[in-house]
Amino acid sequence: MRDFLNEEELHILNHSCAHVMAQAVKHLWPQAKFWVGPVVEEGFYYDMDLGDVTLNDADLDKIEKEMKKVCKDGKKITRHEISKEEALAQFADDPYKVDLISRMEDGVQISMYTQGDFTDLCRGPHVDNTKLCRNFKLIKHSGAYWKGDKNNKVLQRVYGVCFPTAEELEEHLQFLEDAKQRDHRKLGKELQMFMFSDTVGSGLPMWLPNGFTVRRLLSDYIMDKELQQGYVHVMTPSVVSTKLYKISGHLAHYKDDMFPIMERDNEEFCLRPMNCPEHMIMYRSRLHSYRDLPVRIAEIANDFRFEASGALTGIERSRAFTQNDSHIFCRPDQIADEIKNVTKLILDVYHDFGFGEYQFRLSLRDPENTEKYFGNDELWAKSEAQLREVLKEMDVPFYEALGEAAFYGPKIDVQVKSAIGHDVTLSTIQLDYQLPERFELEYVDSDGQKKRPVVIHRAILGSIDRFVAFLLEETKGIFPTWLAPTQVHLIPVSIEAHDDYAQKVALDLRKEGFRVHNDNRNEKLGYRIREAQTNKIPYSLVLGDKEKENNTVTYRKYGQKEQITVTEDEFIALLKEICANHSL
RNA sequence: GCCGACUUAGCUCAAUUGGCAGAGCAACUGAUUUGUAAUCAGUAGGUUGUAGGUUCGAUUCCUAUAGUCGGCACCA
Repeated sequence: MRDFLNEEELHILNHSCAHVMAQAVKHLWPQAKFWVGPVVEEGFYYDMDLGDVTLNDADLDKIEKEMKKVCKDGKKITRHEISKEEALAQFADDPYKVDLISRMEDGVQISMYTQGDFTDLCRGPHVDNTKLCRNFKLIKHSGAYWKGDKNNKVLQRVYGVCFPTAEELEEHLQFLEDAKQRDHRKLGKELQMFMFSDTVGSGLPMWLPNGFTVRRLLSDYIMDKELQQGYVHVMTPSVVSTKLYKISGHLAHYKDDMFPIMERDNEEFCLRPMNCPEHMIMYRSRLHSYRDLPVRIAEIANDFRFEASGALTGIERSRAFTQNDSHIFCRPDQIADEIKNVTKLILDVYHDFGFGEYQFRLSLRDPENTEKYFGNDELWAKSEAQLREVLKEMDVPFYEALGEAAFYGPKIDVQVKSAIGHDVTLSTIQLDYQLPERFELEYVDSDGQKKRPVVIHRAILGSIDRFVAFLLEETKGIFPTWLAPTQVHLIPVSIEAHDDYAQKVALDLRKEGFRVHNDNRNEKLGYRIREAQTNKIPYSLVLGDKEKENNTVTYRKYGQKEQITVTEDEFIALLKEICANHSL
């Protein structure tokens, strides 16, 4: 994937191409008014007000044709400057331009770019001739709220890409096509991991045997890691009284994102959108000494959030999901160490899975919009500084993002990019002074005084569902042996002569805990090998006369042509070693 | 939720202008008994997402609705 933002030549070219598109749109729809046309990670876009016109797919072709004409025309792109007053006068009948111009400093010169019959206000720079923009492709279109506010008018947004050469354009389009092949929804269906049904409901995944196996293994994997770090595991109900969320404050804040409230016998219940409050109640159920802290309560927890219909994305974003959640109750002096330990655990897990492309994000409060957050300014400043400090101390590269905090506190999020380009949070660490306050949590300190603990919320795999989605896309469905739903595909050469031996081998492998399929269908060997390959099963074992006689197996590792014959015991030892190390 | 598109057999996809809804794979039956990516033959499979409408006639045109997809907004 090319870096449209930071490759300077590409950036300028794409921005110039946005203007070519605007010119073409102006030709086709003279009433068009233009908002902004920036370069973004995936190329360029332009937001446009076309009056009553909403664009459809066919319109993209029309625009492309007109753009070709503009490029072929090869008009020079020229720059001139006018004063703010002149600009306001010139664009008096364009509310979008007036909005932009009036927010500029008084007295500045405003640059204008002209190409043929089209002039637009723009900071630039641009290439000097429209001809240079000819290797472009319009990728997609959509409605987009003006200034990103859903109360504003919906503008028409068209996305495109532009390259110096036709070859680079072709290469990029191929990359986009390949990414679609890795989409977890496609792979999940092909590999029979999970399914959805209209009858069950939108955004409510059902895990098929293959997918469930992976979930179970991931849960065990992470719980084992947590046990090593002193966590304890619990289980709490998915339906709770709304009293709980009134105390936590979630009901006031996030009712719209919860399933509708249920009422019976004058009591209200809800499907929990999270399990923090239950862990608070659990902590509060007994007295804690400062010596007991930190208390680390973890749960593989089913949660339910009524995600907007347009937000649903397979198991990456669904309405019923499972968090690998934990709440660490600690003394203020333990915060740094605990956050460090969690960060280490995240790095450790990512290392096991071979993830390389991720970014730590320090998610801060939006200083312009503080009323949506709980707590006072001082506390926010303190906790934001604490997280920043730990990241710096650990020498973990990170970037800061305003407005990404939870309403109860700042976060460290680990961001990854999905195959189709979604920026998603995989792991999260959140510092919370609010819930301990609201639930009146306490511990008895060394001086005999009752004090308030701090809570660290954290999820390593995030949601197991989303983790599987990411894993599918990262591995293209080729899971490491320890995680593969079926690890060994047995193929007796002749059913009549070798199935008994295959059944014995299957039994032996299963006794050792391996997941084995004995493919004793009446099909040609090649057919069954192909099946093992298309199902991405790590080991294909062929068993014939030779193997039966010597008590050996001939295996072929997925993706390799090489065939290796070893004794059955040797093969079992090999599998054991690979799985024990979580080898990739 | 908003803007746009899509929805045909279990899966992947065809069907000219509104004129008898097809193919490959999978399934099933039979033959074949196999040494590393598809053995051959046959059978069955459909209220074209759902509900209305226009028409002599609708997979095709219109309306509503559900789901999916691409963005936008949202993401505790």
